[in-house]
Amino acid sequence: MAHPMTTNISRGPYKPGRIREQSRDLILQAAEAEFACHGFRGATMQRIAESAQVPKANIHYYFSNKLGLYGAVLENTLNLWDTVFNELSSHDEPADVLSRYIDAKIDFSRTHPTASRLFAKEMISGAPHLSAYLQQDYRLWFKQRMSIFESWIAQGKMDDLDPAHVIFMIWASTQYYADFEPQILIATQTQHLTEPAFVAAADSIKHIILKGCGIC
Amino acid sequence: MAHPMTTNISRGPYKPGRIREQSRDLILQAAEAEFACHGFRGATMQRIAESAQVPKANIHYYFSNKLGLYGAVLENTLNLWDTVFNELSSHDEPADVLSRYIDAKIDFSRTHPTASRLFAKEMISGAPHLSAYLQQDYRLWFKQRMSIFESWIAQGKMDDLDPAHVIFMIWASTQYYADFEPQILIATQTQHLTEPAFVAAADSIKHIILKGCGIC
DNA sequence: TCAATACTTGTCTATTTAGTCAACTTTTCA
DNA sequence: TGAAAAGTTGACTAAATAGACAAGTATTGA
Repeated sequence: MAHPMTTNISRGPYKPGRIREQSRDLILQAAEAEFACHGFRGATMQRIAESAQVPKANIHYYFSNKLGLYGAVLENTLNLWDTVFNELSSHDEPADVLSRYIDAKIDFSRTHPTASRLFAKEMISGAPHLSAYLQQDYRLWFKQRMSIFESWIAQGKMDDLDPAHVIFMIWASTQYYADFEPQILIATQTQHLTEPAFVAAADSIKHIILKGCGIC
Repeated sequence: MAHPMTTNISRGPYKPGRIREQSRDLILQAAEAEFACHGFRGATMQRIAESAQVPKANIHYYFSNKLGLYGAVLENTLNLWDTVFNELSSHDEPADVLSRYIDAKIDFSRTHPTASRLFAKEMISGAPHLSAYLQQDYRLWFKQRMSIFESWIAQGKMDDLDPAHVIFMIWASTQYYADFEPQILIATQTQHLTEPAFVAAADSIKHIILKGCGIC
């Protein structure tokens, strides 16, 4: 009732400010972890607020609602994904291209496990919030890689396999080390996955994929 | 207040009844789908009730609470898992054993996708409700398979690879076709995965795994 | 047939949840 | 320095949620 909005004497506007970005990032990070662990429905704004150590109302200052926050988290993660994988694609030998790609994917699983889990949860739920992205950038990317594989096959550089299944196999194998970490930890009787363990995983995957596809 | 529990003249007991099993199964099936799609926290008793077309109170007659229902669903799925995969294990040639195993896994992904997704969700969430199982049966199974691979390597029947990574790769590749169905559908521009598609996937995986491991 | 038991369900409650709001503090810049 | 804008937050509300309960109905076997 006593909000100082009566006088209109403009003394000077305001600059965008970088507090905004700081707080937003803090909330986004906490939200990513919560959504990755419990999914969209299972996550609660209260838990995200506690995890980010801000009052719940502050989240609503930066994000319209729960769906808006989730969308921002997904967008954030998609950008990260693009940044990491766009550099890969060349006219080099199949062995080099696939080796680098597998290394990059395993490294992504190691350095960004929650991002990987977030996508996995979305996919398992039927990808209700990713359809737009999947129909655009993703399909383009997929078609391009498919044609690369097909040219390799035509040149006799690899076995005559359906490229789609090869790509799925690489994705599945590399993401497994982020998404199914608990299963791996119990199977290997270790407390946490170390960097050498990821390197060993990448080496095994590269060995099997390259040899298995007849690339040598 | 007027519940007929006053007179104690026993005229005859009651037989277990098979209505129990019918209703329980109906609820368990609806619950499996709901938990697989939205996780433990994200699933609601109301939605499960609507999906099973029974009043919510009926669920509480058969299951103590939400956690009890979830536990029953997990137990149900674990039994199914055991039934399907326990037959596999022999002293045959590696190529036969692995081929049959990959076929069985892909077939499980095709015929029981929700079971696969339920486990995937649990794993991604950190497997908070599966620790007991994972520590017992699962670890035993894993150790046994590991030693089989090791004997093959010792006999020069396959390349010198860490068996753990080979097993992970088989699991990842085969479960992918159940867990990440939306991604596959969009990539391959199809409406739903047909049985021939699963067979083709199994063939590709068998080709790459067997050749990649030096089993021929 | 009938009483004991199994099963069903509408209604209620306490708690949790997403989201609002107005009062408040901090930051900016002229 | 001070006023305007940006940012913060405790208290509130309406809806959804898990679960309890009592009053029913259906099924069984003697």
